[in-house]
Amino acid sequence: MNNNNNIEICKTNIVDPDKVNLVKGKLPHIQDVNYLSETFKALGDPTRLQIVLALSYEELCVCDLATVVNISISAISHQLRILKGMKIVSFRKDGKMVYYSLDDGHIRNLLNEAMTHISE
Amino acid sequence: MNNNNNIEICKTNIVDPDKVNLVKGKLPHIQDVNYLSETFKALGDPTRLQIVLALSYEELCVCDLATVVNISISAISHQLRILKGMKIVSFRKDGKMVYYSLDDGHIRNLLNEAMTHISE
DNA sequence: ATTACGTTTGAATAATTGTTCAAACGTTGG
DNA sequence: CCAACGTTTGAACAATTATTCAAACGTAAT
Repeated sequence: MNNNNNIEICKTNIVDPDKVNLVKGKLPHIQDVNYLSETFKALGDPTRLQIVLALSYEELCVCDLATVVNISISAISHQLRILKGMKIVSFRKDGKMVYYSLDDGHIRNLLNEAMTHISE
Repeated sequence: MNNNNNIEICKTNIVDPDKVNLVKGKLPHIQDVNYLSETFKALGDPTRLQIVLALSYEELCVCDLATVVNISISAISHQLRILKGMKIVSFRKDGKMVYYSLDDGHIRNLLNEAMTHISE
């Protein structure tokens, strides 16, 4: 961290203070930035992204998910814990089975937006 | 990696093969998933997200960016390299100065979608 | 109760990551 | 040429990460 002012950082006044202050004022609060970046990070892993994409189509049990994503049950379960913690997925229990599904409509929108990003 | 089939993975046939095949068929190709998750990952760090958000408002030089994000010039430059590599930001040189800006309209859409996610 | 099975968990490991520091690069002006 | 300055780079470090393995948990059936 570094809370020097412009002059100290850049040692000159080439920095445009007006621009800087304008942009600084427009930036979301740091806790919002952190939350947002955590959401992106949750989707920023191929395994988790596949899980979330899969669940955007169908509710699936852990074992089915492992098959779809082609990774071990344990690995899936670990990643599901992260997604659960982020409230991106939710689950329901039915006997021994645990069925996961997409929890958050916003995530679905994000995914859609991202998919159009791909198809170009 | 794990290329066993359903039965071997789950040791039972509780897995619903129809569901699994349906979902597997709907999933994007793995290289698209990887590209997409890399994009999310690029935004999945507070420093980089602040950079990208800042640049979504204004073109900024490295030094201004460092001031806005409140982090060292070197750290900013390292992160800019990643964002450059992902073609998320672009730059123009003007003498000693290097001005960065948002390269990709899709990213702007993603950010907007994400911001609505926050404001609820 | 015992067994079987789907799932979760914790420890361990290798791999990746973000930041700092010092040094370099490229451009500008004397 | 030389010094100044904005920027980039590489090595080093601590911190975080995804996966594996073995063990446990919870439920259902015998």
